[in-house]
This record gives sequence, C-alpha cells and structure tokens, in this order.
Amino acid sequence: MEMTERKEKILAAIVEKYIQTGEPVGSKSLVDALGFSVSSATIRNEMADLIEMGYLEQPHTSAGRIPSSKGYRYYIEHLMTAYEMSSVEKGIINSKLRESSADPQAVLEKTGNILADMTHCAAITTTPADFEAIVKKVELVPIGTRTAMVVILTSTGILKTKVCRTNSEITIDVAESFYNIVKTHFIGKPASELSIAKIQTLALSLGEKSLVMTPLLVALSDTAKMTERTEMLLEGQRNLLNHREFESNAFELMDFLHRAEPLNMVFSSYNDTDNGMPKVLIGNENIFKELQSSTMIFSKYSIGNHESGTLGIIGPTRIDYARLIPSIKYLTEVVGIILSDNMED
Amino acid sequence: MEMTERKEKILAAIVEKYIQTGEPVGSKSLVDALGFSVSSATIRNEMADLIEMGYLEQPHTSAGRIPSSKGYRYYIEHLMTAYEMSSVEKGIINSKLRESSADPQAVLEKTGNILADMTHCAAITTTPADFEAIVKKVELVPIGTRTAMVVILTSTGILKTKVCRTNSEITIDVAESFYNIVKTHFIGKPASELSIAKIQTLALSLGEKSLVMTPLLVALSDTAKMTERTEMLLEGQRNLLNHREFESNAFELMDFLHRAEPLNMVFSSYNDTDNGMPKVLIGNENIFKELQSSTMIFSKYSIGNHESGTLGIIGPTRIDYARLIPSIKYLTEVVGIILSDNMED
DNA sequence: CGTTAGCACTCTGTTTATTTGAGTGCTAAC
DNA sequence: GTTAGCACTCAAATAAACAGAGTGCTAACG
Repeated sequence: MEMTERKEKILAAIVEKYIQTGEPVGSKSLVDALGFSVSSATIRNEMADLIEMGYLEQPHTSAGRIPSSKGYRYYIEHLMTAYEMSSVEKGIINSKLRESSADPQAVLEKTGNILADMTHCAAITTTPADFEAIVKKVELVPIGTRTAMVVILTSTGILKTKVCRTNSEITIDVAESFYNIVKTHFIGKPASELSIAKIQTLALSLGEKSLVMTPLLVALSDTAKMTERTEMLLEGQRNLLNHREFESNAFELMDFLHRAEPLNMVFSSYNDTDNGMPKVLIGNENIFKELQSSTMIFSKYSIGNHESGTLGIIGPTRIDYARLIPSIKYLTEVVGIILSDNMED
Repeated sequence: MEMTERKEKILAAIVEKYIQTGEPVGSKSLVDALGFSVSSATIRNEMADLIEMGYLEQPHTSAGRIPSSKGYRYYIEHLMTAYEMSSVEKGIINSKLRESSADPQAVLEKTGNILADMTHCAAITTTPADFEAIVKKVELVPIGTRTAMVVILTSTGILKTKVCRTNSEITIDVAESFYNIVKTHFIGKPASELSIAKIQTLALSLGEKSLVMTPLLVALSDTAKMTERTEMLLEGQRNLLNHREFESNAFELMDFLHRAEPLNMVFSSYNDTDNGMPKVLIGNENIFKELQSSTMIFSKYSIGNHESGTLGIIGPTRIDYARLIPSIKYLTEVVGIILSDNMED
C-alpha cells in the first residue's frame, strides 16, 4: 500500500493533535481539524490503512489512534514544518550563555538548564573531549611549599587543573626539572601518551629526584586523562515527572540516565554529523529498553572542526518535534561557537 | 499527663514498626512485639494517652497509629539506640573519599553519592565557604598571549581559578604590575575586600595600563567572590521516587531542592554545632511547607576550626533515624578531616 | 470505485452499591 | 489498673451498572 497525500495529511493531523492533547485521536475530531471535508467514515478507512502500514497504533479496539514510532519518524522526515526561532529567542539564549563563557563546564551546565527549561525534558550535555588532542601547554603553579597545581592546555582548548601534594618541598630546582621533562617528553605530543605506564618508566630514570617528582608527574597524567574523559551533566530530570508516560517508571529512567556508560555508547554510535541536524531516536528505535518509551534528541557540538561533545534531551515520544529539533540545533551551534572562541589563543 | 516507662516502650515499638513497615501500627500487632505481656486493650488505652500527648496520630478512626513529628522527636531524643557503624563500613567510606581527596568539589560530590546510596534519600552537600577568609596567595598563569588563568588561595584552603581574556597582550610587564597591585592591595586582606567597586577605583588610577589590567582584576574579583559563595550539590534525587509518601508531590519537592536559597536559609539558621550532632528537622518542624512531609538531617563540617559547609539528606519522615544520624555524623567528621588536610601548607 | 450514512458492537472510565476486615472506643467485669 | 467482649467506623477491595467515545462493517449513493 502506498502513501497518498490525503493519508499524509491525516497522519500529520493525528501526530500534531496527539502531541497537543495526549489523548488518542478519534476519526470524528479529525473531520474539522482537516482542511478538506470528508466524513469520519472515510477517515476511519484511511486510518485503518495507516495502521496496516505501521504508522499508527490503537491502544485498544474502540479507542482513537496514536502515532507509532514509525509514524513519528515519517512525520518528522516528511510532514512537519520546522519551527523557526525568532531572533529575540536566539538573542536571549545567546546572552545567557555568554555570561559565563570562559569556563566550558559552566557553559554546558547553563546549556543544560536552558534546554531543560525550554523543552520540559531532561537535558544531557557532555563536556568536550578529544582523543587526538595534543598537549599544548603545561604549567606548575605553586600553592604551598609542598603543594602545587598542575595545569594542562590542549590543542582543542581544553583546560584542566589538578592540585597535588608531595612529601618534600617543591623547590625552584624541582620545578625546573619538571618543566624540562614536560618539554622534552610531552609538549606537542598527544595527551594520551601521558599514561601512567610512561610516567613510571620515566620516574625510574630520575634517580634521587624521583621521590619529589613522581607525585607531580602522576598528577600530570591524571590531568591529561581528564582532558580525554567526557563528563556527563544531567539537568532537569525532575521535568520527567510531569509527563504521564513516565508516571510508573520515572525512577528506572532516571536511574538509567545516571549510568553514564550506556548513554555514552548511544552518543558515540552516531558519530556522523547528519549535516548538523540533530539525531532523533524515537521509542523503540532506542537500543536500551529503558529508553524505549522515550525519545532522545541529541546533536554534537564542534570545537574548531572536531566534534567534541554532545547535547540533547530525553523526554516522552509525545513531544513537540517541530519546535524542539530546531532549538537543539541552534543551541548546538551556539555552544560550538562559544567554546571555539575559547580555543583561539 | 506524664510519660511512663511503659508508654515509652510502646512509643518506641510503634516508631520502629512503622519505620519498618510503613503501615499504621495496630494494638494487636504490638502485643507480641513488646517484651512484657499485656492485652491489646491496655495498649489501646496507652495509645489513646499518647495521642492526647501529641506523640501519635491516627490517619482516620479505626486505623492504627503512626508517629507524629513530636513522636519521632521524642524517639530520637530519648528512646532510640544509635546504630554503631562497623569499622569495615567506616573503612569503605574512608577509602572512597580519599580517592579524590585533593579537589574539595570532587570530595563533596562523592560524599553526596555515598550519602544518597547509604540512605536512599536525596543528599545535599554545600561547598566550603568562609566569609572571613583571607587572601593568601594569588597567581596569574599564562594560557595564551591574551588569555590567563587567575588563581586564588584563601587562608581556609579554598582554591579557585578562573580563565579570563584580555584585548591586548599580557606581557611580563603586565604580569608584574598585576602582582604588585595584588601584593599591596589584597594579599593578607579579606577576600570580601576584592569587590568590583574597589577594582573600579583601582583601575582608574592605573592610567594607560588600565585597559589590559581591568579584565584581569575583574576576573580576580570574580574569583574572590567564588571563594565566598557556597555552591549546592544535589545527589540521588531519584531516590525520593521510591518512597510512597512522595508519590504525588515528588516534582514539587525536587523543584524546591533546586532553588538553593531557601535551603541555604535553613542551613544558616542552625549555625551552632550541637556538639557535633547532626540537626534533625522532622515534618512540620520545617519552616518551608514544601518540606513539611519530609525529614532533613544535616550537619556542618569544619575545615580547620571553621564551620565551612553543610552536608545532609532529605527523605520521608519515616526514616531509619537510628542508623542514619550516626552515619551522617561520621561522614561529616571524615569530610572535615579530609578537607582540613588540604588546607595545611 | 471511492465515499458516506447508519448502526451494532467493543472497550474504558466512572459511578454506585456491597462486602470485608482491620482496628478502634467503650463498658462492664475481674 | 487490667482485660474480655462487642458494637461501631472507616478504607479498601470487589462487583455491578452505566455512559460515551470510537470503531468496523454493511449497504446505499453518485
């Protein structure tokens, strides 16, 4: 059976009405919602076809219809007219994000908040990470006589610090040796080379200085690891409680969201930028059963030219796709721009 | 009417049974739970007295009894035998926290996680803050030609950093001037003196250098402010969903917890350390109506000798006080010790 | 042939009535 | 002061009845 224009119009009307009301949509209520005039019986016939084609579902025999995952997908790919954000809205978002633009972590937290507020869903953002990043700069900042802060800056503009403590005094002499080692072994090389293993072999060759140096180098290695590791920020989980579809299993969903690994798996298995369009996973399109009554919309922001992190939302499948997809797209772009600004020298 | 030993035993039994089962406790089921043998009628008489005295409540006529806030309070103050944590448990907590002991933020996050896991409640921790802190050290770490990181260390061991960007190059000359200004105006003085107002008057007196210097000084002021501001970390909110008492209003409660100010108000209005014992606020003992069906247990950790921050939990009033109060007490002590360690030079 | 009116049928959600049982409060006797 | 006994209360569970939204099907229509 093939799709006709009228079927498309009916499908679109059902999706939109259902998104709006949350109630299964009946044939009668569609009669007036549609532009052209047909009887409810005709619509029923068409709806029966749409069910057969897999675009609609029936909660039970004598109930209205609701869109299936496939129905939503057809809708977002062929039927919906994406909402255009006004420049005012854009301006507000922009200025909110610029407030704390120097700290990536803060920017992403804010982004999460904005997303959660805008969408009434749970928002997820991941901090930038880049496995190919190279160490650009290392600094050792003295804090106390035996305490210092290690600072790493990578080529992708990621800045991480860590405080470490040693057993003996960090003299100027020590600091100098530290910088020498860093210069010859690490600057200009991938951060991933700063492994514990390498540190250990290096420490062995240091002789008596090894004792003071090792903690510093270990801290350095830890910090380097931080530049590679993505961290997940979860905002607005409480919004999930306002959707009836999660009444019963809100805990399971929230618990799932806290286990970062599976989500990371999802994010990383969709690495190809779809021309900058956010990726949408609807209901049973999700791999994890915990998500199969939800929709995820996410997108990768780029720092410079590298896809560095993800931001997205999780909500019910019944969600205003036409508005949210463009919003997430825009936020992704802005975050990319702001964080890229940070990178330049 | 005065309290008798038998009444106490009955009250304790009711509280404990109710905490365990969540069902109103009837007179019959108490007969065998009590050590001595009396009939259910006698217990009923006693329970009637306890209601009159305000220690018990009745959800409706012909139902069992549940403890009132006052009843819980009497229980924790006179009747319960505090649970002693085993040294194994203590050891586990200790080592978990030591893992990331250098970064206070990380320690508190971990603490929150541990608390949430242990108690199945929502856990709140606040970062250390001290209004009387004195600026001990300031560093300017070069990041790029026009970017630098400002570092502040206070007398209470709080370390904060902020990246800032200027419009012109940060030369060695500029850095020197910066250090001079800092040395003469800020080191050894309270962090609170680093106000924007003061920065502004200072900037005016700088002449041509003002242009480069102002962003640096503003960043410095911002960073100083960060040392004073407490930040709230909320962990394990989802646990609240597992308590029937929050079935209907979980959203309201979670939403309340996200508005940091009211909670801060609560924390700061109980500043006196009650001999190191955690503060317990049960049901209607809470000022905010959003909390009146919950119990808060919190306690202040000290860095050095100053009370610096708070950690605690929020859960239903029906909670295992005998176990949780000592746990929170212990955690508070450990966190204090770990963070104090960081402070020493 | 697609469209439509008509109608019996299905299923849910709501209301109302009935029953059950745990638990109480009270009284009178011990 | 304690207890057995008993009538009473109330929430929760079960059942029955009802209303109404919506369908599927059939037969008629243009």
